[in-house]
Amino acid sequence: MKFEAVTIKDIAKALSLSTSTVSRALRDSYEISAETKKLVLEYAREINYRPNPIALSLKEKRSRSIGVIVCEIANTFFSQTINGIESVAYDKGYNVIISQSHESYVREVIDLQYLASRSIDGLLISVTTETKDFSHLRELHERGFPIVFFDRVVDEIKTHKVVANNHKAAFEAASHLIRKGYKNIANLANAPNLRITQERVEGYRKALSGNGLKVEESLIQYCEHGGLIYEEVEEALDKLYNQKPLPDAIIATADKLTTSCLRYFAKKGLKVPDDVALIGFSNSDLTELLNPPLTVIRQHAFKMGEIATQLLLSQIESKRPVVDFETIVLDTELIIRQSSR
Amino acid sequence: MKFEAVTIKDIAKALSLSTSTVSRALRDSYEISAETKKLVLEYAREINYRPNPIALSLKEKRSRSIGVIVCEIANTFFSQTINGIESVAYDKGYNVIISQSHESYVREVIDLQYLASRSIDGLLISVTTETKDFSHLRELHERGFPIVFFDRVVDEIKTHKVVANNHKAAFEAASHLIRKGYKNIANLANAPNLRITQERVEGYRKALSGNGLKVEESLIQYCEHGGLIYEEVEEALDKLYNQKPLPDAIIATADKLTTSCLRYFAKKGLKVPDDVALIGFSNSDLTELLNPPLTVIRQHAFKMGEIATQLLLSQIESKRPVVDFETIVLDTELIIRQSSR
DNA sequence: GTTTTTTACGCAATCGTTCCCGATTTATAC
DNA sequence: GTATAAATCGGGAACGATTGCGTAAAAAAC
Repeated sequence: MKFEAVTIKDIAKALSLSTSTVSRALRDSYEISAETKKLVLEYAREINYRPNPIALSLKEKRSRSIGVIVCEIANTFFSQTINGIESVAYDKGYNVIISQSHESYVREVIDLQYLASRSIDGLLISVTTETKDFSHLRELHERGFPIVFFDRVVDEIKTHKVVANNHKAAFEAASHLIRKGYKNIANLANAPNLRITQERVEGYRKALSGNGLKVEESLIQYCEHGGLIYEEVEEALDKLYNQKPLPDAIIATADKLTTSCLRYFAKKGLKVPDDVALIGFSNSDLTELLNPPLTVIRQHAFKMGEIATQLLLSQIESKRPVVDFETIVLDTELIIRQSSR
Repeated sequence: MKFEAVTIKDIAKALSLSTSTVSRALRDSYEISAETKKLVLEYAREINYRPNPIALSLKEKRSRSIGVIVCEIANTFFSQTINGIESVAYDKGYNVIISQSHESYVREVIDLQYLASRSIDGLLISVTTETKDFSHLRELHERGFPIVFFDRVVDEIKTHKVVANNHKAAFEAASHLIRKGYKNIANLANAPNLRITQERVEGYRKALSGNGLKVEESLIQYCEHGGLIYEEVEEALDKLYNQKPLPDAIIATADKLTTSCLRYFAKKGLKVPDDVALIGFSNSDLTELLNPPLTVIRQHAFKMGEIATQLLLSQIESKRPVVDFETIVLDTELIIRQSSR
């Protein structure tokens, strides 16, 4: 069932004018007389005329829409980021097309092809944990296609990037635990290939060694799939509990890892913070209602989305090719609650 | 900065063929010789040709994209629904454009205009709590534009709808509380104008009266904004606690209301389930980690999204106008945990 | 009264693709 | 050998909107 829209031709025919005259009248051109304008405008409103954006896109070679690829919109961090993206895009008259990669490299590539073929004007992306080959992105980027990375960025592609100050975030979290007297602080980390993981682990290391604590490598456990599969987290935590020294505190460096940790503790009957303290990266507003209320590292996700979108749109609308790329670093927030006392 | 794509003309010029021949070769037409086809196909792959979907849309008068309007994608129920929508749309080669109304009627109307002007082929929508005037939707619908409602449906517009069995869900939740011995079961309800609210309240009423309990009207409190504003929920709960009989159990009939309830209890020092039992509609997977683990009514959100999208796409792709509309009702799931014992 | 300028509009090309007609060549039929 | 039928390709209109250019009529200038 087709939905027939009103076109400029219908107006032209009805008013016995040419399409060019109607077009110019609608755009308030100086070459059209006041009365003709009035006539056209009134009739256009009457029959509820809307310009066909597809025809415009074809002519202008731009669709006024941008693509976003994230792992999961159900992840609060990403849904907040998307809110930020949307708010800026909306203001500037851009459309946002969201795709989920579900932490799958294959899906990311397909999504990208799909979005590119839908003629988006630019792309915002946070890559998957599986993404180690960046040729799909590099190829587009080299052809001059505007891409802005946020959160999980790709080092080797030179373009705008927006990231959290992951090093500082992990450093502060670990320092906080150290001040509270914890000695054997474990790190439940995301996929090791991710830049954000490396930074977070580095910040953790710095805090420990800076406070005279030895960094036990066995206290750092990575999760290749970023906690998307619970079994993976369980395995990592099992390893932590099958080595010495046993952890008296854990820093979980991703949303999913944090909640999976709690699930594991519940299953094993471990009490937080008595048996083990917990600090997690999380943007969920339910963390304060958890048992116990969770100490979290909260990212300014909305702002990250806003800034990334501003950078992307400025690049899209730039007359000359952009060569001067920025990397914006946003501070995080450590919210101290019961789980780390 | 523009991104120049390869067109069919480039191929035609390079191979000294006409655009029509290239077009036909690419579409594997029988009137093109095998060798020409091979030539074109190989060259097209070589220069990485992708058909311009905008040009196609213009010709075919369809964009192969559908619009979705929900209140908040950060709401787990909606993000799960969107996952379902996406999976079906993706399979059929459709694009999904998501807009958030943020529970604002004005925003909903703007979103709708925006989406319609972006020439989407159809719309999936769950209306806001503020939406009492449906003319923006009715107008489109009457012009033959395919719309499918899900979750928060509009009665007076005859089209496909997908809803939860709200009556049964609330009935089961209330019955469960009654079996557990609770006598003064309150209902913290969503906006009273919503159909889903009415059904949920009705199910609650039926369970009470069916079990010989009197329905106290003061034990039913509505939240006009669906819990988006915490203060509103606080006010409603204050009212519940400033009347007699005091509630010994509460049924919260929306995701946001459920969590706001817990926040209120924490603030007031009320213990669940000792001071008051709680059952809430919620699709968050964090509810079992809450303090205490929450008894919830879980909707099959993913499935709801899938079905709604199937209905929409079947209508879009139907040759004749669809007149026979379906309303699909999905059962919910009562997951019993500590908060209601 | 003639020339120039201004006003107000139409024609046609353009964006990338499809598809209806022709047109030309080659193969088959008689 | 001629007529007919395939086979293979090109020309050009169309989708909806914009825009440079051309032009008629009216107004202004001389």
